[in-house]
Amino acid sequence: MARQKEFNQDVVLGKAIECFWQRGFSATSMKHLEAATALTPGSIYNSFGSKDGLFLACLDHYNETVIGARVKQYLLPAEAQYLNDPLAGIEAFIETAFDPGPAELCLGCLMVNSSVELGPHEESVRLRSKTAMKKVVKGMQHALGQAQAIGQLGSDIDCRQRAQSLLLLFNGMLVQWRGSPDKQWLKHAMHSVKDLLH
Amino acid sequence: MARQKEFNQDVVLGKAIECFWQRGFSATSMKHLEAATALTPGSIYNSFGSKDGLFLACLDHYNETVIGARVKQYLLPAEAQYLNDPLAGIEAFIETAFDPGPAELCLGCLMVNSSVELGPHEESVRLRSKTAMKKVVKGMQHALGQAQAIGQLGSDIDCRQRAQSLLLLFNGMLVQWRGSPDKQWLKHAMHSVKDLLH
DNA sequence: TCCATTCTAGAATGATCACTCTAAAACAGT
DNA sequence: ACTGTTTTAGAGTGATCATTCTAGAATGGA
Repeated sequence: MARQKEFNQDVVLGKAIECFWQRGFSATSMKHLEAATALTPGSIYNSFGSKDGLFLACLDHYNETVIGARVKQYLLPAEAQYLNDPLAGIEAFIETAFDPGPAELCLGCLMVNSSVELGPHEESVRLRSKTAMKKVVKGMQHALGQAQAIGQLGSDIDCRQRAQSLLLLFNGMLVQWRGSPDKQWLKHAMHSVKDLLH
Repeated sequence: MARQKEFNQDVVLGKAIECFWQRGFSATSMKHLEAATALTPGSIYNSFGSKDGLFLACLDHYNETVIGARVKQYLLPAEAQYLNDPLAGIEAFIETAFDPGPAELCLGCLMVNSSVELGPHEESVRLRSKTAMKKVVKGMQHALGQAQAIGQLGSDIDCRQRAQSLLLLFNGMLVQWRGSPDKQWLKHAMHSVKDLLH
């Protein structure tokens, strides 16, 4: 019983995510967001309330569509090739995070970046970050468990502890990558990962 | 042959570092910096040229006084207790980075934070970050070598590779800490570190 | 076709941004 | 004390910030 929106919310969130991912929250202006989403201020504020509101919506969307999807694809595969090789799934989960996206920039992970930028001051960001990290650890823990079940990994290993180590290493890699991307360095880092996978 | 400055540059840099460390570069305004340093705009611009200039000076100062000092103290000890226990030195280097500072905030590492915030767009930051990381890796590599020399660490271990793994893990911890500080989690993380120390 | 409601366009808002300017104050050398 | 130079204080600059406002356009129900 009223006018309907002219834009698709998921598409808009995707575009906004690109913005925040590249420049971070503070350095991204409403002008940037208006240009990227092709929306006018009125529409943005009508839908998301504020820049903060849009940002949090982006984090939630990112958490579902990027992190959640990747965890499912690589760590909790239903039928894919990684069912018979869970360790390869973990490796792929990590390695593909460094594939160059559509842009050539080295972006790392939006959740990690936001957590570093705003964590100490924004409970809302901390909460979402914690949720995301927990999801990844659980996924890795599951994959490690599967690896143990098929004899790919020693049964003496504490999967939870090992999964947490992997997450820390992964986050370290994402940070380093954003600071100074280097293909050869990435290879060395993947060796560090492999060291944790047996 | 002219008026002399009324402030001590190192003290001012220390105060400015505190600012940037807490809020990051973009979210720190000149007003914040003026208040923290007790300097007027004229003095700041006269000495550092711009906000960017002051920031880079902060990174350099941080690199020397914080990172450099810690590397020397824990990883390249001349006479301290860590000479006879290099692995304990590495552990201490990492663990003390999470001690609560004067403020109660969880700040992580200014170099890592800045690298995440500005890395993709600022060559100058990337350069300084790379220098700092290299310094830490070298320090860890040296400590690992010492550990091998006194039989504390297996001689089959590649010290350079292991040092890089440690740095990645350490950076991951710093990031996680800024996102959601948790003493118990820190204990678990230190276990991950210890796993890499034998 | 009207009405109530919601959405869109885009100008306008005050606040804050990094930065500059002006004049006075503090030095060093003569 | 005089002079030339640099530093300070602090008001002032235009630009940009996030946000709001206003008017009109699009919708669904009566």
